[in-house]
Amino acid sequence: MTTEPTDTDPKHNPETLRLDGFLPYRLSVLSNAVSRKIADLYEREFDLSIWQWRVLAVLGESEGLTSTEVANRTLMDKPAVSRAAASLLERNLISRKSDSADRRKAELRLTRKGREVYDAVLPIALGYERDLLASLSREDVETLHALLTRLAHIASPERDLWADRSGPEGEDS
Amino acid sequence: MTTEPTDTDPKHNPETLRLDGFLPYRLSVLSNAVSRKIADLYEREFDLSIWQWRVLAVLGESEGLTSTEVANRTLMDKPAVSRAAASLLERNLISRKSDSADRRKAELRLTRKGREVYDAVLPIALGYERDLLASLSREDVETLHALLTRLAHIASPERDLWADRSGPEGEDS
DNA sequence: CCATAATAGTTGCATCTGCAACTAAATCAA
DNA sequence: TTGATTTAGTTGCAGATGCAACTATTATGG
Repeated sequence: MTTEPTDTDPKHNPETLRLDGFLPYRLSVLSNAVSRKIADLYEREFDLSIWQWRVLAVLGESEGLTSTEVANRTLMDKPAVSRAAASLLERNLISRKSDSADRRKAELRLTRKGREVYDAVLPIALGYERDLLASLSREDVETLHALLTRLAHIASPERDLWADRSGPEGEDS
Repeated sequence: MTTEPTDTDPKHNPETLRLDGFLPYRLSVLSNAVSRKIADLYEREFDLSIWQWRVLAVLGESEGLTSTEVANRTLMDKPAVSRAAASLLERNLISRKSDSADRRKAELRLTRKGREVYDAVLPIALGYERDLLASLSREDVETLHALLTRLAHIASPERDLWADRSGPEGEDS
C-alpha cells in the first residue's frame, strides 16, 4: 500500500547520466545564470535588453556596420537585429544612414548619446566579467577561453567567427 | 567584401570590449549552439523537448521524486516541470501517485515505456557529449568541469547544487 | 476549533524567440 | 530591356519562457 520499494536502481544502465555532470546541461544552466544576471544589470540601469546591448557593443567596436554585419558579429538573427536596431534608433542611441550606392543597405553607428551609454555600460559589463573570473588565475582564464573555443568549434563548426582568439595578440580584419 | 570604410579605432576606450572574447557572450553562444543541437536530437528522434528530457533524466536517476524535487534538481521552475510532467504523463512515459499522507504531493516515476525511452535517449545524449569532448584530453575535461563549477558558484552562489561532483567518477571512458 | 500562513502544484498571461514569409533593391542573363 | 535570382532588411506569427496569481492541502498559533 505504501511505497512498494520499487528499487529503481539507477545503475541498471552501463552508462549513468548525472544530469549535473552533463556538459550540455551545465553549460545551459551556467549560461542562463550569467545571462540573467547581466541582463538585469543592463535592464535595470540602462533599460537595455541583451540584444540591444549586443548591437551597441559591436557598433562601439566598429561603427558603420550594416544590419547584416551586426547580425554576423553578434550571432543574432536578422530579425533580432532589426528589432533591436529599431528601438535603439527610436531612443536615439544609434543612427542609420542608408547607403547611397546600394539603397538596400544602411550603415548603423552610435550617436553621441549612444556612445555615452556605451561608455557607461562597458565598465559594468567588464566589471561583471571580472567578478566572474576573479577567482581564476590568468592562466585559468586562458585555459577556459581555449576550451570554450574548442567546444564552440565542435558544437558549431559552420561558425568560424571563433577565429582563434586565444593567442596573446589578436588581429582584427 | 565591402570596403571597411573607416576603421573606427576601437581603442578610443581604455577598456575595449571584444564581444567575442566576452565571457557571458561566449557562454551564451556556445550554450545556445549546444542546446540547439541536442534539442534537435531529442526532438527529431523522440519528440521530447529539452525540459521533458530533463524530467525523464532525473527520474531515471532516482524515481519517486515530487515535482518540487524535480524542479530543484533540474533548475527548472515549477511551472515548467508541471507542464513537462503533464505531457509526459499524457504520453505514458511517467506515472504519478499522489502521496496519501500529504495529498498536495505526488511522486513521479518512469513507466516501463518511459524507462525504455530513457534507455534509448541516454546513449544518444552521452554520445553527443562525448563527441563534444572528443578533442579534449581527459585532463582537459576535468579542468573544464572544475572551471565551470567555479564559475557557477560565482554566478549563482545561492545554488549549491553544484556540490563538487567528485566521487564515483566514471572510470569507463 | 478557526484564522492565518506556508507549501505543492497548476493555470494564465505578457513577453521573448526563432523562423518563415514578405518587400525592396540590386544583379545577372538573355 | 525584362524577367529570374540574390541580397538587405522588416513584419507576422506560432510556440516557448518566466513570472505572477491561483487552487488545494497541510501546518501553525491563539
